[in-house]
Amino acid sequence: MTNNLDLEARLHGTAHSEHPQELRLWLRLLTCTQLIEKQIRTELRVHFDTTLPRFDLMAQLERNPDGLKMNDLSRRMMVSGGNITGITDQLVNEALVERVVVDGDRRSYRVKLTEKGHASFAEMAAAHENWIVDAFAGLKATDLSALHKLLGQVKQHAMNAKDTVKITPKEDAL
Amino acid sequence: MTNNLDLEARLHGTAHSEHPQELRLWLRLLTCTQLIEKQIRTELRVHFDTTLPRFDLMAQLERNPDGLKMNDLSRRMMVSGGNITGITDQLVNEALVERVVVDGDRRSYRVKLTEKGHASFAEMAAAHENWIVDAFAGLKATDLSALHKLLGQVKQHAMNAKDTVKITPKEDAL
DNA sequence: AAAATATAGTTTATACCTAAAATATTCAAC
DNA sequence: GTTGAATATTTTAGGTATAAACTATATTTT
Repeated sequence: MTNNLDLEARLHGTAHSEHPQELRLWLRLLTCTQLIEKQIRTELRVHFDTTLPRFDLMAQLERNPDGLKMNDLSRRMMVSGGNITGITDQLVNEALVERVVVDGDRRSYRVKLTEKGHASFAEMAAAHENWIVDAFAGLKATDLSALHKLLGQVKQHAMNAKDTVKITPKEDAL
Repeated sequence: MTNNLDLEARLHGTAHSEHPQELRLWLRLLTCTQLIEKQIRTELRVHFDTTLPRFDLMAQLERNPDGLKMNDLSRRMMVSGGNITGITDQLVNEALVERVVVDGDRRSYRVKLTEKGHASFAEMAAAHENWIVDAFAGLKATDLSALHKLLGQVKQHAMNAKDTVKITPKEDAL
């Protein structure tokens, strides 16, 4: 059943060629994320008949009881606005969230959890937390915080790069 | 331009409630991966008019000059077989890869890079390596290897869990 | 206040991805 | 050697994601 193949096999070139440490690290990072993410998606589907983006959207709303505008959701979830429209439509149809008009601006509104959505999310969040704890059960507490700190550096660098890349000429990136 | 919102805002409940370290770590891991992945997708689109899955498939073939069966590609790329069919079809249409019959089994064949595909990939791989090196430029060499090692533990645990979860009754996961 | 511009959200076209069903071939057992 | 199970791939139906075009409302400029 087990196969030991994964994305780290993506290292290109011959077996002997040199690949920078960064590339090997990146593939491992990607593998870890995908393994855990697949697991969570499966659990959400099996136990709650829902999906990760739907869970994520509800999680954002749980955290912001006054609701969030579509744009806020898009930025926080790091996905496109069109995508948020589709997910919100689904959740509205199931009465888990609602669109609330905000006076003073007829273009926008706030998306909020309904009572039903709030209750539904509470159930899922508890299970979700357990799945995540399980996913990292292979690490000691000190390793968890070391990893958290190192990823903080990666994140900081990536967030900075994100905002400067737009003005980089094509050639420079190569 | 910069906004400091990201998936870590997904931590649910009130600002004061307790969230396990694992949950905070997971959201940070996901944020890092998504930031870098988005960056790479954009670069691939802008500079080479291609996508990450197409690049990944070609990378697997580059590493295996004799070609790979659809099933191999599916396992290594950790995506479904149907997905591989679609990506392969595209690349075949563009003459970047070819399906080669393997005698002895008329069900399957080997997918191989064409000359054109090989040349195309070489260009992309060089640029890709640079983008990845840039993505981790925020870390010292010692941090890179520490991170690599810690993620190795995460990966190991996740790979083990992956193979045992199928026989876990629903209730146990909750 | 009219024109130009910016902002909020949706729609469209297209690619990605999955699970499950379908097709075709091979292998194993009798 | 035919039945039955296993393997390899494709097809199907539907959710997820993007970029770009579009609609509608708000703001700024003149």
